[in-house]
Amino acid sequence: MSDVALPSYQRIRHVLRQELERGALVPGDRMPTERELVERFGVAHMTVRHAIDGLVRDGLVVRRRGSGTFVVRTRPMARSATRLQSFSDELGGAVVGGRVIRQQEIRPDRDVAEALAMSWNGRVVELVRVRTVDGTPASLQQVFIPFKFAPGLARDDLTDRSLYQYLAEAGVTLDRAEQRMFAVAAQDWHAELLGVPISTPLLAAERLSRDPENHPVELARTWSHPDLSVWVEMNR
Amino acid sequence: MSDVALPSYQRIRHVLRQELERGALVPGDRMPTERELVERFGVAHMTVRHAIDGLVRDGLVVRRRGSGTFVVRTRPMARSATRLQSFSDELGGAVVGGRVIRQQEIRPDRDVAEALAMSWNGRVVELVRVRTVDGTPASLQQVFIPFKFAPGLARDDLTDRSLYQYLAEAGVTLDRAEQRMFAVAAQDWHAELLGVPISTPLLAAERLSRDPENHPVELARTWSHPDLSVWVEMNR
DNA sequence: CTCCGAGATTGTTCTAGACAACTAGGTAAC
DNA sequence: GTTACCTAGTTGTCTAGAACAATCTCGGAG
Repeated sequence: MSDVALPSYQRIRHVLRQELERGALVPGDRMPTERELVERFGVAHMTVRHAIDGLVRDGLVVRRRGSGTFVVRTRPMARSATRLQSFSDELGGAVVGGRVIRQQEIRPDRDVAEALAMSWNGRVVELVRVRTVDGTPASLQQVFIPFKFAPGLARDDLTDRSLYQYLAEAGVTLDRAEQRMFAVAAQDWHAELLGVPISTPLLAAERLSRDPENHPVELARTWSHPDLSVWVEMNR
Repeated sequence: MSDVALPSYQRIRHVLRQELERGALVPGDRMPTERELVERFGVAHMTVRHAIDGLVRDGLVVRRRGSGTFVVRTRPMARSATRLQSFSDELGGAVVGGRVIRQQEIRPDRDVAEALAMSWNGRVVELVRVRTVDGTPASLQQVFIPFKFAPGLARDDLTDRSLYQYLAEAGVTLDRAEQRMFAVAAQDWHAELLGVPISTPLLAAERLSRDPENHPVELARTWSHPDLSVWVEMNR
């Protein structure tokens, strides 16, 4: 099986894509000229162009008339950010892990209660996690969820499941979120857990997610390691 | 003027798009066959296909091999998600102003040239602005645009027009952008222009905008005053 | 050092066909 | 009736060029 005789433009596109992923070319490099590829693959010019068209559409390369075709990126762009997930969930193939620092049921303080539109007598589950990328601390996350949305969250094991998976299993779906981003100086506990000096500038985010009925479900605060940047994708 | 002799595949695409918008065909209808269009426009098969490719990419029509090309929609789909504007352009009604600090044509340094996928010999226009909200400095913006996209930008007056308005008038449209956000400590010139102490944590963003052909058009770096936070809206 | 021009390089557009893959519908055999 | 096959029509792929336009390189003039 598997000898399905792909159209040659797809074959060529596949080969080129693999070479990019393998690292034979890095962003900024110039690809072979179209005429060179015509010779190498023994096809017509239009076929090579057709193959490259796909790489252009995926944003992997850019054509510059009179100059060449240049590598922009060697992997398709990670979407992230505008998607309703924690940032660190998808970091282009790197190994993402996490360690739960705190997991308890508490009374919310004033800010949290107001954000979650709940009373000060209510109960919330607080969850503090260190997210790691390839083993090193990447970001710190503090999540508040009203007790009623996740009764078991204060004790259940989260090492295997993601928080969103957990909520989904509990029948809670997130519909949209607003996020506020700003920069802060690292406090002592940030610094300790992220392994940076105190006062290091950190990228902070405060996100409030809501369910389809517009009820606030989750307040998440994130502090990101300065080496980690956050990508946001925007469309017209 | 305006007789710029578009490539014929673009001309054909434009005619077909207009016919769709005019309502000559409604969703579900079959378009004329490629051979019919070849006759009607007096061009080669591949040229017609090239024209239709664009309509397919925009989701206006779908091709069904052996059957025909069918209308899906007569107007381009609204993209939305996050808006493609500088964040500070929209700050909920506050009076947003700006002061141009630097406006000049320069050779790009290495980072800028790579991001814009252009040669190191090329020219870019650099634009540095202080954005003010109700009179006080709110953010600092440094924009790089390849000279060819905005030949007059190095000298034209920008106080009245927004940069995006200017680009639109020059025939340059932005299709999408990626933005990277991170935190940095304020350097001396940041501090001076924003009126904060040196080393204050600033929210920094680097945004690369592209035109519909995926060519990088604008590299924008923004540093935001710590009192100002940036809102991002997310949807599932 | 800058400016300009000639030539080389590279992507862009277009032609006129050919064959392949697929669809829809009709016809003949069962 | 049902199935199998055939056929005309449609899009999909590909060729072997050719001319064109934008850009880069490099050398020479100022």
